[in-house]
Amino acid sequence: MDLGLIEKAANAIADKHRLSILMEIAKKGSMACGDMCGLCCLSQPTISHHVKILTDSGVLNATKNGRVLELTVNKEMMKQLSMFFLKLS
Amino acid sequence: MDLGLIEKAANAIADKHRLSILMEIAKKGSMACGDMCGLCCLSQPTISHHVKILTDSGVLNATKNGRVLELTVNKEMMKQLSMFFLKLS
DNA sequence: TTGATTTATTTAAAAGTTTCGATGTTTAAA
DNA sequence: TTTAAACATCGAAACTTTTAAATAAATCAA
Repeated sequence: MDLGLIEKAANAIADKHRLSILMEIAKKGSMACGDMCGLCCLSQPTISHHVKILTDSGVLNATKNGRVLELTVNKEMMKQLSMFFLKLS
Repeated sequence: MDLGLIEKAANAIADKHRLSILMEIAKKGSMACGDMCGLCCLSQPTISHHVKILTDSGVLNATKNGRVLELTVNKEMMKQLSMFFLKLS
């Protein structure tokens, strides 16, 4: 178990805006970056910054379709996190 | 599921010193605050500060025996975190 | 009671994060 | 080939976190 991975993922989730981005994408299955402006009341550069933290940490997967960045939950990472906390419980 | 709880717990874990405090307590079962000075290369006030974040967030349980603060992992919280990520996976 | 031990608090500096406006880049559409 | 749309980057301000020295508070032991 790589603790650096856990630390980075925890950091990505440890922010109310990023956590609500994650939850919204989990609910919808997938989401474009641009669809989040309404969600958070944050500017486009700020959302871009938060999305980068979420993708860099491995919490979200991103694929670019033309101009649009499509985001999904990285379920493999969610499994790893679930396992990590299960072992501590 | 209370997202505020998840956010605070994630924040507590999103620091390498606090994460290694958590792991050490998980390994040993329980630990006094003072036994961590060797672990982290941090000063006593800094450790006290980190331990407070871990206990306030519900990640660790604390009980005071005389002068000594005994710390254990809050397994109920670990279960909740595990469940949270399981649902996202 | 005095002295030592353990943890908490205060204060302040340094480092890091969040935010947005302005601007850049890439891609698609007209 | 312009124009528009989607996202990224830069730069700077505001805010938060991390850290340790100094000090306080509480408890134990002699």
